[in-house]
Amino acid sequence: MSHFGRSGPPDIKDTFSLLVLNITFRTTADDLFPFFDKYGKVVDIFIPRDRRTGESRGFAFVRYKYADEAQKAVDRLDGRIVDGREITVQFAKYGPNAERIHKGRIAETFPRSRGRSRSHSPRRRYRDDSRDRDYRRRSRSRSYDRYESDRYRGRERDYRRRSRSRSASPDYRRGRSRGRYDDGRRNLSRSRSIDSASPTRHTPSPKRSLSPHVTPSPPRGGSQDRRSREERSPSQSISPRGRSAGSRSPSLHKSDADD
DNA sequence: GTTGAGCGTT
Repeated sequence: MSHFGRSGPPDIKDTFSLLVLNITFRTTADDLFPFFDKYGKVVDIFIPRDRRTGESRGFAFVRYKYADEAQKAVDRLDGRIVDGREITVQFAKYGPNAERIHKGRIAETFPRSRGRSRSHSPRRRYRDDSRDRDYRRRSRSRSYDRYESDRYRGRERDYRRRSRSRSASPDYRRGRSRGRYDDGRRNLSRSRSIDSASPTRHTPSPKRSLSPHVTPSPPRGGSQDRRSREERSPSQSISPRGRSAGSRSPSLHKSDADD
């Protein structure tokens, strides 16, 4: 998959995972490798991808062999511009080897004293609901069932946080953060919006009254019946086509145009 | 061709 060069978890015996956030959607593990490899021995790099589309989710996991190197990478790569985007590097909290890190000395010996205090308010996830529903519908594979139940516990935790995130809206931060850019872009957008904001052009056609095919005629209609038959039975389309012999609709168009 | 808070695979 999107691994560094292996299938599945390589060796989680003495590795420390780092969570890299804010990376571009096109950034791959190979792109992050040189950045992290420069500060230590990178064991593996994993980038979670979407199950449906298969695209990057915007974050990656970098596994280091030693904690000091990992910390160094966090301190050096956190906030760096990668692929035109400022990435956020921090120690992975939740994960298969989170226990090791938690009971280890990483969390205590290497506190995130970066002072960055980035987005510390988790709002919500984008998957779960849609994916969960998708899997529920096709719950014919028991293999996936096991997978689902595995992360079900994780979902419970998120569900609680989501409830209290009701007060805050993700739009608030975005609007303030992109104040400058939003201003310029919004102006442009609005200009075009106003330009094309003329849905009042209904152009009422008086011909509607004399339109024969618009009037609710009974199922025994003449022209309507013919057209319907044409679409219903393409095999018989040879009939009207032969009569047409030209290229456009004969009687119908003529009657309307001639008036 | 799109999006932008967050936590992971065989």
